[in-house]
Amino acid sequence: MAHAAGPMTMADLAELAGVSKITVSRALSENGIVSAGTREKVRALAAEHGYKLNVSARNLRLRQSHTIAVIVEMTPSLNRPMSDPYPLELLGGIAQELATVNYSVLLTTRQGAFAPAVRAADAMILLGQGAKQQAVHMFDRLRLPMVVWGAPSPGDQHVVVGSDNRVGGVNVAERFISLGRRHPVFLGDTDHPEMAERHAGFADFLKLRGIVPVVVNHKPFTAESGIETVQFLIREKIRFDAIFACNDLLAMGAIRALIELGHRVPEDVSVVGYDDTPLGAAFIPPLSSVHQNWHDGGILLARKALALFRGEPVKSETLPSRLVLRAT
Amino acid sequence: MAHAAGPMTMADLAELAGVSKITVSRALSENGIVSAGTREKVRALAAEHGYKLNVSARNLRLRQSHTIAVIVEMTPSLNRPMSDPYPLELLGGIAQELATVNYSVLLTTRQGAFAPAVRAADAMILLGQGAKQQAVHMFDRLRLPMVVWGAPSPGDQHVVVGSDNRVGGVNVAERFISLGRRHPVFLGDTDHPEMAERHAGFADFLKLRGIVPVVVNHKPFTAESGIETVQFLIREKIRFDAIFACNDLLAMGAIRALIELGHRVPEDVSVVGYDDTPLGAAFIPPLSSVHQNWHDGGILLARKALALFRGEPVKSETLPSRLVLRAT
DNA sequence: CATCTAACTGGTACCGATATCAAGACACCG
DNA sequence: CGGTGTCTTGATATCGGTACCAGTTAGATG
Repeated sequence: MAHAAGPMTMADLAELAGVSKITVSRALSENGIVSAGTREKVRALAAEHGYKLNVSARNLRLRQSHTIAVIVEMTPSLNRPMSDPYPLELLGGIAQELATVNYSVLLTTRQGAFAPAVRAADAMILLGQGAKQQAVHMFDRLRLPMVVWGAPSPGDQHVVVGSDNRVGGVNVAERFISLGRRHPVFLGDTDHPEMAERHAGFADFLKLRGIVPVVVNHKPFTAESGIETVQFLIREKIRFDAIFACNDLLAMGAIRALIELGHRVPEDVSVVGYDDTPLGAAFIPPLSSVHQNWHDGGILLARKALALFRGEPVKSETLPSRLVLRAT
Repeated sequence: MAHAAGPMTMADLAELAGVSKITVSRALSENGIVSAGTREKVRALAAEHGYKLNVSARNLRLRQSHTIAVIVEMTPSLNRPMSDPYPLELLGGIAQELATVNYSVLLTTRQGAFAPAVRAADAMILLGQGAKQQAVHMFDRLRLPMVVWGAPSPGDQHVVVGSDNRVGGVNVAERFISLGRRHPVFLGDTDHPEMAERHAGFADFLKLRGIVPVVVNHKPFTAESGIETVQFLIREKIRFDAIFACNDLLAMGAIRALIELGHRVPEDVSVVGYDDTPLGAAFIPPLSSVHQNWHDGGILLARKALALFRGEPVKSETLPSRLVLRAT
């Protein structure tokens, strides 16, 4: 290059190719109208000299960021232990989908969500709506198109993508009924929208058989809570022969407590978890659990975020989930 | 504003405040030299009208992106099951640290790492170096300052942050010796840099007692592999009384197989895992495991990436890890 | 051969911020 | 009262792309 100050620009490349920089721009862009010859020449030169497009300049000119902000809670908290695999799988789907359309993923926490870079995003994706949706409304003032992972509810202003928690609950209820269980327990937190759906499906199906499940709302969603719940049920002499736990950790804790207190799983008590974690599968006994397809969920989140930004009509959507039967 | 086309710019704000736009820039920036009066006036006006800085324009002018790219493998693979909690905790530390200095986290997969936005980053962080470091060298041609999570090795061109895998291995060896074990097994993959370190610490300490551990290299790092390993050891009539597994999943699989084959844990065989996952703690019996502090690791990764970008001298660093004793 | 159409290319102006340099205002000094 | 220094502000150019509109060329058509 003639003036090798800093990295190569389109102007440098244009000079090398003997064309104007707008022609370079067109040659490098996907849908620019240039003759095949110039396009190849410019592209070859660009590759040879390691030309990098200046993203800031393009975004400034185009008045868009080509970025989707993803807000995740990454600090371990009482309600969401770090072991949760779902954010990472969702992120994987999101990143994969956005990469194919040359979009970037800007990752941030709830605290960092008001930084200038986030405000400049084309849209945002919120992973985990949290109880009672306070979290969701926090971000309303960002004035960005928003897609949320979780369970939809009637008054939602935003688009929601999630797996079918209701059917998940129904499936577990069916399973318990088919095993002849008459005294099921629901273990989770009905304030949490997704778990509320699971409970609704579970309770509705049982109601058809004239059964009303015992509901134990217990946070955090850890093994300890599972243990304490079983201890509580037995101490209070509450009769039960099946437990539907809202995640695998709760389920494993419950099983552990049952076995230590001399009960057999699944002979005396059936237990089903949620999320189908590899660790549940490795548990003794191997845990039955409801599987969610997070990767596809991520893809869907990304597509809907883009569609919202483009002003296309977008509806909330629910992905199928399925009960994976193992020993319990 | 006089000309309300699109979002408000510094020029609009300047007009409102009756000053020039450069004065607005200075009033809004942290270290701009402006009189206290103008600063407050401009800031109040900016807040009132919801002014957003145009990040692209600033980055273009400043010739930097204020962005750190983080490359993570998010697709579940044979070698790294999705249940791994570490990427998310590391990300949490990174995001938290970068947010405090107004930097953004650009998340990408290995496949998406050559997108323009990534190339424009000020530095990059690679989570998980993978076996034999092919992965690391893939990214050399991005010509970005790079910090890698993993284990350092002599010829490294890049900065490495990781926990002290060697001491982790030593701690497990000490534990086995103190329990009187004489026939320990190492289960993992010595091609993997971090696991190689664990093995080195483990084997070195045992050597002082004249013991050479059996090494079983078995991928993927899942419960199934743990099961198969135990079946293999017993089938081949290899004598063993302790297993050091390189993650909790392997350890749990091994324990499961041992119990099913009629062995007692920990009476007949001691087992220690790695990563100290909540699920290991919830396992029956509760699993002993080596704990790593990922959150602090993330903070350190971020700081070193920034320091590299600024041209400051940066050295690789190792964080302490510790053995958490439970039932096994 | 003149005219027309289509395909390609370029000059210029911008996107919205900040660095540079210079100038105005004011206080203080001898 | 002129000179010197400090503090604050502004005019202008610039970062590296792309849109707009005009201009050029080649091939097709009457």
